[in-house]
Parts: sequence; structure tokens; C-alpha cells
Amino acid sequence: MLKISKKADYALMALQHIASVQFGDVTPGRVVNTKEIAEEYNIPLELLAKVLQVLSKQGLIESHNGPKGGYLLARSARQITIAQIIESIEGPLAITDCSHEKDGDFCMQREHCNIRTPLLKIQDSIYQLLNNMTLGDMMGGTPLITIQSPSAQGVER
Amino acid sequence: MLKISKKADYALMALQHIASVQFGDVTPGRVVNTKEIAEEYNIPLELLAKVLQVLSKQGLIESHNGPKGGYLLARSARQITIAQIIESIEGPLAITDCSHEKDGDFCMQREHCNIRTPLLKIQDSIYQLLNNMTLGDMMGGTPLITIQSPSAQGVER
DNA sequence: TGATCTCCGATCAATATGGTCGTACTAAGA
DNA sequence: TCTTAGTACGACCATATTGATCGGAGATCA
Ligand code: FES
Ligand code: FES
Repeated sequence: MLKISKKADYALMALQHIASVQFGDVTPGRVVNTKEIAEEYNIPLELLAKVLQVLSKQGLIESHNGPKGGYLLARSARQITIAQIIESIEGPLAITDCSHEKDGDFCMQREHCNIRTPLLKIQDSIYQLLNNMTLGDMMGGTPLITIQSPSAQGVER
Repeated sequence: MLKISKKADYALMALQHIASVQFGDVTPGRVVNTKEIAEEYNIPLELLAKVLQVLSKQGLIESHNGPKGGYLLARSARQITIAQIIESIEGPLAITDCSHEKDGDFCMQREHCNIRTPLLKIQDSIYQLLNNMTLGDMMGGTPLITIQSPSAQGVER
């Protein structure tokens, strides 16, 4: 039902946490280790570890080895979008499994499919939505989503 | 990865088909039976049947029994939104599994969860998106989604 | 050198999903 | 009224995805 996976969920929490530590008034620039996050949010340690590994491989965070090691944001919180985070974990956003189909075209219904185009548009809109929101936005009390309410003039209802 | 289930996919195709038959120039008001749709779009017959049953139980389409039976839209194509169709099949839209949590609150991370509010906003936006688009919109060549482009100023990247 | 971290790959269990079958019920038409 | 073409319904299995676990290897610092 259009659900985000738990791993991606954890990724969001973790990044959010790291960001708030780095940006925070106390000990800015401090590295955060896996255990700290896992305990804070009740996330299974090993699973979180794996998630963080992926994130670092994708270049969203930097890892520092050895004792006193841990993770650090690779860039500013305002330059990391929700879309990037989710896609790092779950792969490219695909609302239907034939969204990003190669020319090979293995979708049985493709030939007469009457809903492909509109669905792709929807997918695109969702992507925009996720890509317009950054980690920074999630932290601050700043207005989060600019799409729906007043800006939705032009569209009805 | 934020995917729509195949069943919902089939539901969309089927409704779209029924709508286009009813709205079409030829044989308007004709009932459409399961087999016809299944063959047209290469959908496994029994599965489609089950999907249609659910849709009719949800009141989106009417079923007519017996020979020469089949399905008919219950209301105008413009009054059926994509959100309604998808939710009929997959249940209420929940971007994360603790979205619609009762007060019982079984989510382990709820206590310190730092991403709940923003995620709920995103979910809401997606819902708006799906609920602003009707079957009618999908059929006609009318501009489908009006949300993204202009309103997305303000934030960007 | 040893303790404390991250890194990586393999693996298992639970759940959700896609798909199938068999039977009962209903209405049209011969 | 009997047959037939259709839906209604529920149980069922197979497979894919996801969540979660384990074990060891490599790095860094005291
Ligand atoms: S479902 Fe694959 S192309 Fe429409
Ligand atoms: S994940 Fe359940 S409340 Fe945030």
C-alpha cells in the first residue's frame, strides 16, 4: 500500500539524528556511532549497521573506522533530500514494477496498457515531492511541504 | 519502493476499460464481463475476478449476475478518484506501518521518533495527489496532474 | 598488542503478494 | 423448467520481499 520499507525508515531516523547532533549547539562535529542510534530509537543494532553501511557507500555519510569511530554527514543537511535517502536504500522509485522497464519490455499488459502514462506522471509527482524536502527541512520547525495548501492554487480543491 | 500492488494495477486497468466502454460512442451502457477484460490485457482471469468482486463490494462498480451479466460503473467516471480505487484494494494509504496506529501505539520507536510528523505530511500530500485525479482524467487527453511544476517554486534544488 | 569500532557476505524467518481451485449461487434464454 | 453463462466466495499454495541475525575480517587508536 505504497509503503516505505522499515530500512528506509531507519535510515531517515538515523540521518535525522546525526544531523541534529552535528547541527546542535553541543558538541558540533561529533561523530555518532551505530550503537548510540540503535539504543536511542530501539532499532535492532545489526540491521541499522547494515543500513548505515549502504548510506555511506552511497555517499550520503562518511564512515570513520576504529575506536571513537562513527558516522558523519557527507554534506550539509540542506543538500540531502528525502528522495535521495529513500532511493539509496530501496533503489529507484518505481510506483509499478514496469516503470523503469528496459526496451526489452517484459510487462504482459504493456501492449494494450491504458494506464501507463498517467501512472508515470503520478510517480513523477511523488518524486518531486520527496525531492523537494531535505533533511534540513525535517529538522527545523520550518514549513515542511509547500505543495498542498496555498500553493495549490491553479489546481482545484 | 513505494510500489502499487499488481492487484491495484489490475483494478485501474479494468475500471479504465469499463469506463471507456460506457463512455464510448459504440454500445454505451454495455456491461463488461471479466473474461473480456482479462483477455484484452493478459490478466489472469481468476485474479481479476477477485479484484472486481472487491471493487463491487466497495461500491465502485455494480455487478449483474447470470448470462449476459457483467460489471458497470456505479457512478460517473469523474466521481471516481485514483485514491478510492487503490484504497479499495489495498486498504487505507499508509506510508509507514505506524501511520494509522491506534492509541495502543505499538511502534517501538514512537517515543523518540523524530520523523513521524514530517512523514505524515508527506503521506497526506500523496493522498491529495491521488485524490485529485479521477478516472475521467485518466481517459481523456486532458492535462493530468497540475500539481508539480509551478507550485514547486519556493523550495527547489 | 588488544580493545573497539566499522565493513561485508551469507543466511534465516516472517510476512505479503501473486496466483490457483472448487464450489455455490443467479439470472437469462431455449 | 432445465441448461448454461456468468458472478460470488473462500480456502489454498508458491514465490518474492522484507526484516532480522550471525560470524568473521579489517581498521584505528591507546
Ligand atoms: S502495467 Fe506494465 S505497462 Fe501498464
Ligand atoms: S516510526 Fe513509528 S512513530 Fe516513527
